[in-house]
Formats: sequence, structure tokens, C-alpha cells
Amino acid sequence: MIRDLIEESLPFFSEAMSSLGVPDSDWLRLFGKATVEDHADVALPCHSLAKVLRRSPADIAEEICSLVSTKLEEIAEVSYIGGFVNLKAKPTWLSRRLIEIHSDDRIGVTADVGLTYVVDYSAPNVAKEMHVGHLRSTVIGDTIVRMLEFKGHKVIKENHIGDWGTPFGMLIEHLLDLGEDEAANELSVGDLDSFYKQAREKFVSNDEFAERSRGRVVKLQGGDSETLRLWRVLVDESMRYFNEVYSMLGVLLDDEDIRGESSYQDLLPIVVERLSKEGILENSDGADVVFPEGWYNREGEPLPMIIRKGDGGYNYSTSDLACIIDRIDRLSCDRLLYVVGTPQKQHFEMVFQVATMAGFMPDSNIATHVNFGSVLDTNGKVLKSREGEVIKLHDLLRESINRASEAVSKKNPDLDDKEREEVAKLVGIGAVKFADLSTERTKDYVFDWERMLSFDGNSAPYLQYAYARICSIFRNWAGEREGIIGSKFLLNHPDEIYLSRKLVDFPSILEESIQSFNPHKLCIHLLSIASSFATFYENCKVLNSEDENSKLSRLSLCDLTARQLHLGLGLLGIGSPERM
RNA sequence: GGGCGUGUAGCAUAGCCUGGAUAAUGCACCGGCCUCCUAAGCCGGGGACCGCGGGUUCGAAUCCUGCCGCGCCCGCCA
Repeated sequence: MIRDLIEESLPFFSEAMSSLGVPDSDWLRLFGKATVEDHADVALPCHSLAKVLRRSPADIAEEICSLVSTKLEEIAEVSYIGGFVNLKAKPTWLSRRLIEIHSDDRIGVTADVGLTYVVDYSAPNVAKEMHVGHLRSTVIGDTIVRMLEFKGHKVIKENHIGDWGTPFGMLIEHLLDLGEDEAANELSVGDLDSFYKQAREKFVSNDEFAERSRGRVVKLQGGDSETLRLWRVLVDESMRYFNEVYSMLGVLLDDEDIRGESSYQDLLPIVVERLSKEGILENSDGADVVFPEGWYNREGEPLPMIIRKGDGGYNYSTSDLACIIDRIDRLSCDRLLYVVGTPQKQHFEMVFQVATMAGFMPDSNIATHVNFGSVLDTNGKVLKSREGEVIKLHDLLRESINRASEAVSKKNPDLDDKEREEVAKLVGIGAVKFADLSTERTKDYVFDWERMLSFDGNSAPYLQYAYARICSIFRNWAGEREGIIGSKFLLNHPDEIYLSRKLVDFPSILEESIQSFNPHKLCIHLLSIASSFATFYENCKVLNSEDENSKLSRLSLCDLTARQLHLGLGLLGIGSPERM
């Protein structure tokens, strides 16, 4: 709304300002969103004009106000106070915008000319437990995928699972020690962590085992078929478990999206070859490295990116470079997104820089590290999967669903078992996802079991509840819901107006959220929609409204609110039950 | 040591990019509201030297700078 309001009132301000002799450069950047919602939607602070015009800000504001107020009659209420010119959208203007949005299938959100995005997210490690860090990547990535698709882009999901590297020697040997059946059994109950820990334990304490493990790595890399078969067992069992978590979470990822590190093995020599051909590969202490400009180590010497280790093995940078080649050449993507934690920021900066240097990635491609903060415990320490009790994702989700189930039976005993369980799943999972999505993603966040499972306040259940109440209104109404599209919005009550302002703002906030890969912006706005709806609902009768036109108008407000909540939640990967 | 990030009521967060008016929201706390469309809700209240100091500006939580606390990264792990 702010955007449209500014756009529509701008010509009148231009006229007024030029009649005062103020050049555009002096005032245009001042004209924008009001900082205090109660005062205005759009404001022009005149304080800095005082010097130019040699008049007081209050005087200037008053004159501007008188110059534009009649011209803006159809658009906004104009007032002045304390050197500010304030514009407040008129209810009639809001009604017009509401009708446009309400009768649009995409509720006012335009579709872009599609680009091809590759989104790299989730990326759990084979034979390792998925933890809360993977939850962040998975949930944030899923939302970004949904948002980009909604905006009309082609999105290719890539789940870069950790299925290759030196640990697989010990994992395979451990698998053999346990016996395949026993090992498969252990892995399939989802006890990946203890499997990994046992292997690790033996590796550090048992020289013979360590020796075997190293030998096994060589066999694996050499393509030994029996070793590959055992490796496959590990991968498949882990994937079975990951898929179970994905299915609980209700994310879009499936087996088609898996492209683990192992699938880039063939490309690694090509990376070396191409870097060498570009003349940027150097030998340093026996390793093949690239020195990207501008990076230094502790001693102030150029910092290398290791492409091929002294022992001939490849490094993860090599694998990431191979990925870039693959995504650009094979998938012909325009944009590459990496939903990976902040600690890897420098790594990605270097990888992108080298990829550009080497000509793997032309300027028409843009790679973005969509970073997110670490998960901290309540003492502010980073949650580590290595030590202490790890919170298993599966347990967390199960617990949330159980709690939701209890809450549903208590609050709404009329629901039958089947519906209760369906609702519990949507509510429980929604709460967990929303807890993760609603804060600014680059900041670290404190993992608090209780808060994450909270169903009141700033939470997904609060949004779902608002949606369910609206559905209830329509169930109680005799009319056809689709029939109200196009009906007039009569905005008289302050709470109707306040809600309307939030609804009119939805498209631009959503677009901002998508464009910046910041789902929390959408989350915050959805909360403010639901909150203003709750106030409206408390104070304005809908079905029992005084007259028919007012009833239709309020039903339209309800309908539009519901559609925005439904779309918004949907883009966050959160379901909206019709009753709860 | 170098680099990056972060610090906002008891707790958790938004606002910082793009400076503006009374710093917003939730939890917790205190007080009200279900004979009426779902109380997972609504209304009211108390609670903040926006880490500390300097600077720029008519105006700083926001920009610059110094310091302090915390976190992460800095060559053969991924």
C-alpha cells in the first residue's frame, strides 16, 4: 500500500514542491513510509528544508499540506504536525485497492519473468543424525523454493548430501564388524548417531580398525564393486531415515533432488584441468591450489584454496567448484542459492570468487550464499552434534505433534480421531517451522524446546487459528463464498480500516520477503494481519452485522484475510486447517 | 594477530540496508472480558541509560569511529 500511495500522490507533491522552489533532490528522498503508524501511512519530514527555504519546518509543512490536500482528496487525508506532512490513506482509496486485490487470483502479487534457480539446501550427512541445524537449512530452503516458484521461476532443488569422503572408510568397516543385517537394523531405527560414534570411537582407539578404514577409503575411491555395494547400503538406510523426517516436516524434497557429493567425483579431475588451463593452478607444498585475490592467512601470506591435496585426494572446495560447473552447464541455471550456515561464509565467498576467476561462472549468473545463524543452547553455546545429548529432529517433531494433539482434544473435543491427528500434525509441525522462519535468518538463534513448541503468541498456531475462525464464519453463513468477490468494501469502523491497511500491504511485503530471501518478513506481516483480524473480529460483527452491505463487506474482509493467511502459510510450508 | 558477525525490557525477538515523531511484538507478571460468528483469542497496565564512549546531522537503535562482551572463520576435515 505504501508503495502505491507514494506513487499516486507523488505528482501532486512534485507540483507543490516546485511551486515552492524546492528541487527534487532536496525532498524526494525524504518522502516515504511514515515511521509511526498511528500518525500516517506516508510522511514528508520538512526539517531539512528549513535551511533552504529559510522558514521553520512547521511553516513549510503547513504550506505543503494546504497545497496538496484538496488534490489528494480521492487518495489520502493530509495533515501536518511538528514539521511533518502526513498522509493517511482514505477508506475509499483502501476500498478500491482491496477490490483489485480481492478479485485477483494472485491477491495482488505479480509473477516475474521466470529465471532458473538452483537451490542447494538441507544436505544431511549419511550415517549421521539430522539435527536442528539441518532443520534450519531444510525449512528455510523449502520456503525459498516455494516462494520462488510462486513468483514464476523455475526452481531446481538440490540436496547435496554428505555421502562421500574419508569417514566412509570407517563407516563401512564398522558396518562389516556389526554384520550387514544388524547394521541395517540399527540404521533403520534412526539411531544414526550412535552408529557414527561407535565407528569414530573404534577409529581413534583401535589401530587395526583405523588401518582397515584407510584401506577401505582407497577401495571406495577406486570403485571396488563390493565396497560400493556396502556404501550403497549405508546411503540407502540413511536416506530412508531422512525421508521419514522430510515426510513428517512436509517439505518438497524427495529422492529426485538428491545429488550427493559422490555424484561429482567424475567432475573433479575436470575442475583441476580447467583451472590448470586457465593458468591459475599452483603447486604449494605438494598440493594443487588456487590463490584467490584478497585472502590472507594468519601470517599475512596469500591464502590458498586447496584443490587437490598432497596425497592426491580432492577437497570440498573442489567439489563445490564441480557443483558450479554442473549447475551452470548441465542445468543452465541463472541463479545459484546455497542455504548453508554462516560459518561457511568465507568458504563460499572464496569458491564464488574462484569460479568467476576461472570462468566457470559468467557474470550473468549470480551465486548467493543464503546464510543462517547457528543454533545455540540456552546458555548461548553452539549446539554441537559431536558431544552431549543431541536433540533428534525426529523426536522434536514427534513431541510437537503430540502436544498439538493434546491441545486439539482439549480445545476442540468435537473433532474425530482422524481429523484431530491431521490437525495436530499441521499445528505441531507448523509451530516448529515458524519458530525457525520468523526470526532474521542470519542471526544465531537460541534453541528453546518450550518456546519452539509454544502454541500461543507469535506462532504458527496463532495464524492457523485466525484462519480456522474465518472458515468457521463461512461454514455458518448460508451464502456462496465465491460469490462475494467483487462486492464493495465499506470501511467505517477503525478496526476495519486498520485490517484493510494490513491486507493492502501484503503484496509488496511478500515481494520484499522473496527478493531478499528473508522469510521472516512475511512471517512478521502475517502476524500483524492475524492480530488486526483478531481485533476486528472481536469488535465487528460479521454475520450479525446491521445491514446486508456491511455484512458482505465484512465477509469480503474475512475472505481476503483468509486467502492471505493461507497463501502466506503455504509459502512457509505450513498447512492451514479449516478447523482446529 | 587478521577478518566477518552480533549486543534492543526478566526472557525471546522485530526495527538497522534506505536516519525522522511516543523504540514494536510475543512469553512471563498485574487487572479486566466467554447467555453473542472458535477465549489457541480480545482489552488495559507495569517493565528499555537500544553494550559503553566519541563523531557526522536540524535529528542517531539506525551512518562513521574507538573500546568492551560474545560467536564464527583464518592451508591439506566437510
